[in-house]
Amino acid sequence: MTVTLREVAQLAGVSFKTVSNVVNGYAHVSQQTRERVLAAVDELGYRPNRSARTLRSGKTGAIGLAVPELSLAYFAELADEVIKVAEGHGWVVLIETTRGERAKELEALDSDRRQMTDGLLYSPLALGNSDADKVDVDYPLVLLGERIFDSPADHVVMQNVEAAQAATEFLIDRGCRQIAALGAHRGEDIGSAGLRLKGYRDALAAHGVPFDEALVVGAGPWHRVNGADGMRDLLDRGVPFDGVFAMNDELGFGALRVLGERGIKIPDEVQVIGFDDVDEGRFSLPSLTSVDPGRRQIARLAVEMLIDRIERSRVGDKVERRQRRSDFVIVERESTIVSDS
Amino acid sequence: MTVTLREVAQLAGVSFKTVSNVVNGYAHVSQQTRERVLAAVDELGYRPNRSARTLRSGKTGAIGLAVPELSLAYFAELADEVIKVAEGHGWVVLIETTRGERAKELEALDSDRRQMTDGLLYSPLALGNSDADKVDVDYPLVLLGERIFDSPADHVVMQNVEAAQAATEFLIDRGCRQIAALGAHRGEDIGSAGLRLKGYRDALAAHGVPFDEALVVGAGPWHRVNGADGMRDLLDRGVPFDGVFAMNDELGFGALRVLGERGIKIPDEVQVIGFDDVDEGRFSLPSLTSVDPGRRQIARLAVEMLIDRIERSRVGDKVERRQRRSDFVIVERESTIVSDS
DNA sequence: ATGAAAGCGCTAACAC
DNA sequence: GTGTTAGCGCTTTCAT
Repeated sequence: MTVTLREVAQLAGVSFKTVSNVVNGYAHVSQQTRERVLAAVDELGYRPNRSARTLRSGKTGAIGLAVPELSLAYFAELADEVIKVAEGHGWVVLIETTRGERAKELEALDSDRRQMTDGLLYSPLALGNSDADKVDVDYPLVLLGERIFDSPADHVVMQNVEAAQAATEFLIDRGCRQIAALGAHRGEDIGSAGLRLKGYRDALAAHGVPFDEALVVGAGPWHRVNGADGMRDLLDRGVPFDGVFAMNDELGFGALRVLGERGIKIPDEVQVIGFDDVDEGRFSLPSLTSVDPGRRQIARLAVEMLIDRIERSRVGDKVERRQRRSDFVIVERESTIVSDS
Repeated sequence: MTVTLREVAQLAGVSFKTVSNVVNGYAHVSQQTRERVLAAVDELGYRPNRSARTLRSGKTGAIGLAVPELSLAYFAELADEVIKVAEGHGWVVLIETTRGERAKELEALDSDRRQMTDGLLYSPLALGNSDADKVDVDYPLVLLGERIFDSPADHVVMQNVEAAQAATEFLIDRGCRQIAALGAHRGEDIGSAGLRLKGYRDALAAHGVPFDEALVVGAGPWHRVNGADGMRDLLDRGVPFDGVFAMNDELGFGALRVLGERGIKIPDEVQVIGFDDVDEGRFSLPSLTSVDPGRRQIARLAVEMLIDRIERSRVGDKVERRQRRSDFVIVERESTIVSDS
């Protein structure tokens, strides 16, 4: 049932090594032989066996992508993008989900699956600074977007602090003075929540707007439901505010929902800005102003960096740690466009 | 660097086959030997080599999941669910995206990746009835949810027709008489669009509501943007309507958006129901009534059916084609709850 | 330009 | 209970 090199060789009347050469595009094969072999390959429907290849060569032709979960639109859209880019380079992508759990994130670094891939695109959510050394693995790995580790791993960073600062300034420029920060994680330093909160504070400081702890709203995982709960909490506490910086869009959608329920006019009474620029934001009511952290660029840079790292590691190149940063841009929509009146 | 069975055997002072027996949980190994081997495994940090195992045994321990794209929330949520269930059974999931393109869907059936999996969960969008025979592959395959092929493949079906009929009746019960059907694909028969349109028509017929071609709104891929465009088109055509059956939630969100833009009150002037019950629908403004086609059940049934099929195929069991259907339920939300006045 | 030999790490079949 | 033998299908090395 499975056709092997040997059978092709027999049909073509050459040694099975010659068939291997042809299949692998080895240069020094006569035109005539090549054609004969190719004809035999075709006739028998020969397909190289991946396991055998991998066993012998140590190459899998696949890269892993470890993200928290696909239900978060940002990661789903990132995954689609990564798959497209990798496919364009002839690589297969294996997606793994870590559910934002530290244990699963650590396991991804050292699981059986690593044998199925030549390298890993790694987007942890729960790891702390004390885990930085764990990311120093002995296979090609590129850290994605979110976090800053002081580790020797390659890294494609998004400008969390700067983009969050820009988002907050965006609201300040439009007249907001009491801006809620939605999605904080207490005690977090290197994660997105910590970095984006820093950007928020930097913006306030730069514009002489006093920081008010009461406006910092915690939220667990950045899902809509937690954005809604956080917003309800803030409203129930009676803290006045005129702007919301949601640390991601999903939180923002939850907030829009609750503000709508309470009859609070957006953007007239409260302006809202999100982060990620997922597709949903173009269609929500109101549509959501958001920071696009450069998702497509991140996907492209990361895949290319990883492939490069893999190929260099094969020829024994030692490459220094590399960092690339993506460009962000604010996409303005209805949630911050105040009509003149 | 890589530790092999042989090295473990050497350290433990046994033959490498005994190590293999221990590692694979073979029963007839003396307690003492087992412990010695396990200690050696631990000391050397031995990990079985997947490629070698696969090459030798023909088993990969992985199943494939082929879906159109992860940016569609339904498939992202389905993928998360499939991963969870499979993981619980000790299986790895390889996700592949086919982008709703016929060529890519066909390729998934016969790609190199099939060598990396023992079976496939297959959710095609673009295949037509004439492709039914192509799904008759020689490896374990389970068709997912959407479509009905007259093929010998296992199938977990969602009740497209019945659920669409129920959704439409839901609107009729609430007084709608001019119900738009959003998302039709002309000339499609076995796809979701065709089936859900049939359910829509069945409902109208059952209740003596005349079918009006003008209320059937085509839309390409079922994304928000196409729902919005379709709704705009309908409004611009000046066709009066008091209800919208969106063939999936994303189309529904696009419709909500446009209805909102035009100042049309939901649900008072127009009621809207969607299909899929994705998380977003709980937070949209208004929240979206939707049919939950049983996504979690589909994931569970499909994974279990596939694993069963794989295991039976190994012992040479011939199993008849099997079909399981998921249960649907309508989740009522604001888009159809008309306040008494 | 082509071929022969070796062996990647493992499991299956069958001895002992 | 444990060990021996064979070989999965391929790439690598080295010879011709």
